[in-house]
Amino acid sequence: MRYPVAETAEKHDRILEQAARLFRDKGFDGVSVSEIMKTTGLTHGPFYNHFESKQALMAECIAHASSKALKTLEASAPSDQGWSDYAAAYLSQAHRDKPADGCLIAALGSEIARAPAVKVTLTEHVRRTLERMAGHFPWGRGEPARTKAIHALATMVGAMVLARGIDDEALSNEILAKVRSSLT
Amino acid sequence: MRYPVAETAEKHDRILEQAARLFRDKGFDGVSVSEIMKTTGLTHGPFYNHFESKQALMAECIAHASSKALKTLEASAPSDQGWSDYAAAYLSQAHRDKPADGCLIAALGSEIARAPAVKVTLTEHVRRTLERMAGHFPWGRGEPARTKAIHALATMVGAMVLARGIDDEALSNEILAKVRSSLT
DNA sequence: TGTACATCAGTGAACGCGCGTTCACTGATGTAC
DNA sequence: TGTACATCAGTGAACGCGCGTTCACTGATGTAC
Repeated sequence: MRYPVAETAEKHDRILEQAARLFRDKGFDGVSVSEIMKTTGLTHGPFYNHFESKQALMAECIAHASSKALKTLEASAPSDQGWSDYAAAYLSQAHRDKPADGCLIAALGSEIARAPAVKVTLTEHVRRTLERMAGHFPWGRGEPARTKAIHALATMVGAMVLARGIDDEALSNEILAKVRSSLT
Repeated sequence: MRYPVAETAEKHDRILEQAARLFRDKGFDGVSVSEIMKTTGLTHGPFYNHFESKQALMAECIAHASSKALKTLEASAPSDQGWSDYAAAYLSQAHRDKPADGCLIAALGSEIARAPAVKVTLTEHVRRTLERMAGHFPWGRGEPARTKAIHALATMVGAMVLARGIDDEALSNEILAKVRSSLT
């Protein structure tokens, strides 16, 4: 049957939102199209009214989550304290234990490298993140801000990947804590 | 038919070796049991003579590749130059473009976090890598060696994940180069 | 304003496919005598 | 040393399953008159 036009765009967004959460939680291959549609309260059929393929959804998801992540970055104070808070939140146990709401790169990094359609979108995300980081926070003396921002982003992503890949709470916490202290 | 006893252990190792390469190249979900067995010249049936399940192979693979990686680390000179060489090789374009022979954590990081059986093995790998790094290289003054080793490992892993997830050769190279210069 | 009808996002059964895993069977090797 | 037979890593067909994707059909909404 026909449905109110206004709802269509809203449903599209709801699919994107849920998919972005599920993908970060279980990986691209760990979530089926049916599962995504079920969380939005629909059957799997109309998925293809909204997206060309699962790959296309993956790419659009990254773009969607990317703009949310950049807003969070910009919302933090452009000060030494703002940077400390931002890095501390990223390197928190809360972030480690809740990938669904967290960093795209840490949650999907090694899988994105194998999905060509998604790489394009992630590239833009990384480019924008680095520009914002370098321009937003005060990086002090020494190397240029961009170099420091690249180093900091790499360290945060790597620390989160390590902390999540480890079965030992103490070692995982130690990694987060020591990287936090090195960075801030 | 019955086969020479001596060949059995050798075949087991060949499966491990090939699987470790394929997994790093295509991810755990990207490689089938059949494909692994085919590269060792066998059909998929006898896989279950060697391993209890695909998950069990994944875990044993990590252990196998881990001990090879630790040997490489120990083979580098325990000096400032040795550390520079080690980090430079890790952060090279060659490593980025050949995941099959490279770092386990960078290649499989975000997938390992979702495979409980594999997490146990990776935890041991990370623990040993950190001990070897902290003890093997001279870390100079300031923070204790272990903190510096953790920071360095996180940065290297994160830089490789970023460099591999990016579609733009120039940006990818920039990340590798700037992190290399920050670390060495 | 009221009626007739085209639209199109939804439903849910069905498709082919490749996956991990199982199993009856094979036959050269290793062992017992 | 020669013979008889148990062993067991291999083969390859088959299993059930869930996946991504397709499609004939539905029926309230929006539109034309």
